[in-house]
Amino acid sequence: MTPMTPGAPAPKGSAPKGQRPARTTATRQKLFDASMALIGERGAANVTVDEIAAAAGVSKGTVYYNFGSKSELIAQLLRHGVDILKARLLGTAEDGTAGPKTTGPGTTRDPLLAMEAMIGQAMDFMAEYPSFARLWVSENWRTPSEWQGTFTVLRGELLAVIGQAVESVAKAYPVDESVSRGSLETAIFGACFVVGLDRQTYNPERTRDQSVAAIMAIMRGYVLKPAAPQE
Amino acid sequence: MTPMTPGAPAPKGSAPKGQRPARTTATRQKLFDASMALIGERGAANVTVDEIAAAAGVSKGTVYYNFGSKSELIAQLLRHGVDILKARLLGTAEDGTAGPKTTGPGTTRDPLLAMEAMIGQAMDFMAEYPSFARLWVSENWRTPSEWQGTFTVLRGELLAVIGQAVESVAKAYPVDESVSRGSLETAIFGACFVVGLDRQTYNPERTRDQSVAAIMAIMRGYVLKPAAPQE
DNA sequence: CTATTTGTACTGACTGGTCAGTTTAGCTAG
DNA sequence: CTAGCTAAACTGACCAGTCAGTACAAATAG
Repeated sequence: MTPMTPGAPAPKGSAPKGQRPARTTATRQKLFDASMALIGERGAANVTVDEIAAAAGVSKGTVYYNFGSKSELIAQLLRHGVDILKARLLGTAEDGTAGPKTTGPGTTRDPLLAMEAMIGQAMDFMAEYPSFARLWVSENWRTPSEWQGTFTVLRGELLAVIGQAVESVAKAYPVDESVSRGSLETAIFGACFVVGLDRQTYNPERTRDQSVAAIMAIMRGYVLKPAAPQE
Repeated sequence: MTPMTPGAPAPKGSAPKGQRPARTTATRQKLFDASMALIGERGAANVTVDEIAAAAGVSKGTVYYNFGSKSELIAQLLRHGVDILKARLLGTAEDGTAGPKTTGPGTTRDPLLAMEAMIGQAMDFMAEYPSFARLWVSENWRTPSEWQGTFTVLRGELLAVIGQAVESVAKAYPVDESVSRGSLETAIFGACFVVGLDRQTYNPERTRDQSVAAIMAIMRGYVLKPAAPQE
């Protein structure tokens, strides 16, 4: 479901004309789904290519035909997941809501509400693709990693989206300038992953909104006078 | 350095009389140091027991003599690290400061300052033992993991320490009761790891205090009227 | 004070299994 | 027709765990 296939249509020698990957797209999606589930559960190093192929219902050769190596499969899996996450985050940025708690028809565009909607989207993503979140936290921060470059790029893309939202807040409200913008974005970024994963793993009884509220505390602490918190 | 050896003095059949683990303690410490470094860098699954033994300057058999299995070595490594971290966090809780930014001789015991000191200690720990932090985020959240039980226990111990500090703040200040205590603790806990690791991996130019300030934004957002933020 | 025993800590070669990646010949959907 | 895929066997490196044996210190015996 939700086929996306980012930027690499042809596996090896690319056909110069238009894209004809009719079967290929389906095969890749199946491989993404299967490897996402397995790798998220047991870790990249503890899952074999044979298992992934079996779970996807294709043969081992197909994996190597499409991706060339286990390492490359995982790299593209990371890109794939980030594309989905980015699309969701940006989707909310367009109208500031997209959540179930719309404040009203005319009250959109408030940066703090947009921020809240975005974090809500992040929580939903973590709930829907917990395996991706686990893969991310497992392999990000590994210093000489095979996916070092991949992570640097993808992390930058995601932080840019968050940075945009923080920027909007900083323009609309007086904020605590003594807090470094970068550290703040990192804290929010990390908190989304960790709170989302913790909810999934240790505290399934926690609601989505509780998690969002906890992360939003960061923003309320960043903004100087939060205009009397709905008391 | 800093020998600790938590709770298991004798490996198999314990000598009933006095403890003579003179060599053993040193060996275990060497194995902890070596495996911490290697596993933190490349991940538990990508490090071999032979490598660990070689790095520690002992033979492979010694690893199995002392720990019985690779899995058990890692479990004890996790306990070891958490003991160190807990000791640091609790050390600050006793007098509320212990950081380089003591406010004065009589002004200690303010819960928010204590919180800040504690987060500072956490940042120092992440900087000193980045490999432990990496191991933690890599293997925590793995659903059917070999160390599931270990993580549940250790996570509980650490969250209890944070919970204590949050509790003190909630007693001394008016706080936003709509934010669930558990989610808040989780967010702080996670933010410490992630911000500390990100600093180590991607942003070494960020200072310790910037990181602390970003995480403290959570607390300032949790407290309702932060008494006019030093403007 | 010597000799023997005992138990602990450690050694390192070896085993049996696992797994990434390759190869090849053939099938099938578009 | 051919790009995409299958099925199965194979290679070669790699690695967790084992085990028979060594080193040495303290206890016990002669």
